[in-house]
Amino acid sequence: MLQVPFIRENKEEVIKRLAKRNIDASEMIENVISADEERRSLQANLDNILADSNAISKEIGLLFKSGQVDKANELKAKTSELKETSKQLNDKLNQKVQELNDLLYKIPNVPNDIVPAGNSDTDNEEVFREGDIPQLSENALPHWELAKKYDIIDFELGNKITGAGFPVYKGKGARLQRALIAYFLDKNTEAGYTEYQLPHLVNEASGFGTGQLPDKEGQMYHVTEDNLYLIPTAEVPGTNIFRDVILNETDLPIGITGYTPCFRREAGSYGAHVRGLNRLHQFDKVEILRVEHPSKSYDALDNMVNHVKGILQELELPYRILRLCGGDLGFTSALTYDFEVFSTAQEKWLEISSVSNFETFQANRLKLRFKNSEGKNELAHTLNGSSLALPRVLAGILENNQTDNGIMIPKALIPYTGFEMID
RNA sequence: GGAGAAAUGGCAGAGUGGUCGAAUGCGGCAGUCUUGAAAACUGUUGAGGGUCACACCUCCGGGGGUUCGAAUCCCUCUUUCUCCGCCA
Repeated sequence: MLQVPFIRENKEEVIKRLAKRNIDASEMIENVISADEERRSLQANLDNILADSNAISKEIGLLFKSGQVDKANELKAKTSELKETSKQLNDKLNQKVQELNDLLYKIPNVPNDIVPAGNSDTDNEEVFREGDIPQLSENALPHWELAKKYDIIDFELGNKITGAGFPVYKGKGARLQRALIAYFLDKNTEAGYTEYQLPHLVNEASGFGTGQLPDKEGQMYHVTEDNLYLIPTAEVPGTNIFRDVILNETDLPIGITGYTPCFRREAGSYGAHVRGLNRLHQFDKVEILRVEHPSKSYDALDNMVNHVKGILQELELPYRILRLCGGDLGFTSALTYDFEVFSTAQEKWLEISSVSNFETFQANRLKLRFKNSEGKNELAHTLNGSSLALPRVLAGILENNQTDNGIMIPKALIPYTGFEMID
């Protein structure tokens, strides 16, 4: 959520930058500013009335103490009118605050200067590419065929137990999943991130804090009986660690990592996009997450990008990095880099990581602040990224490393899998 | 799931209707002293709104109510603790 004073003071700039998302925000921004003005004026009126009635109450107390009961009763009569007005004003104020918030919830984060303008993923800007795309033999298979051939992932069994998008991993497939999780967590903790195990269900306040609620409610599985949501990413429980927290400046930066399953309804997805491991309702992901001083957050973003690069280099996967254009940028993000691994048998790029700086957008909702050097409370910056999402990494390994004799496990993973080949 | 107790500032812990945003202790910060540190002493120290700055307003787990006036009384929800039951 953007801060109202920021909007007020940078009106033109905000509109200009939101235009990169193909949004004409001018009307919304005007509405925010005027709603806020009305809010402040209502608040001032109410405060004055409350001040009066506080003063009278105090006087009544004193009169009672000195035994002047008649005078006290006289004053009592005076307060009923004040009470009535203050009640009305209070209702109006609440309404106005709600109106203002509803407006603010609809405004996405302001893209960073270097975000390219654009409508869709075709306008994303490739900023880096590395790794050789292997020459596969003619009878190379896509990963879902490989999964069947080597009996390591059973999609039909998942259909039976739950439904589409809930695959069952077995044998070396299950072990490879576990190996990847352990490997990612080790790489992340080596880089200074503290490992966490987080809840897989979150309450409404948490969903709100990271921006999934109120708007993206349909993307999460909702346990209505207890009003809890299955997490779509570890970002939600992880970032909400810091909800309503005031840190010391010396606590920064903070880096945490955690493995969680992720649950996504993916309403509206269909066809080839959901083939095999490409898009699932339940998948595993290891996430990294940082809380940063505003002056350091973009260095931290670069640092996270380099960290993910290092992992992909070790896994020997061909990948590229995209700077997302305004149209493809997530609602809460100011700047996002997507990592895509090349799926050779499918001949397409698969997103395996998304690294973002949210600046104060989440912190504002979370009330995540730190006490700065002047002793003032200031919103911190939050960032997060996948390090990494498992299914598509697995797809990449299976497809790119297939040989006539089986699938080669990347060297870095062998200590974790305990085997060198799936055959 | 049943019975009972509780929820106050970073922490501990007073406060049961009026001047309480809240005693006191610890912790934090600043200063004095010291070569430096510790100790001691002095001061300071919650959050939000509002204002150029003050004033002023709101907040004692959440929500609602009683009252001229609520941290204090009532209702309700949530959470924690103790006992019982069940259980990985």
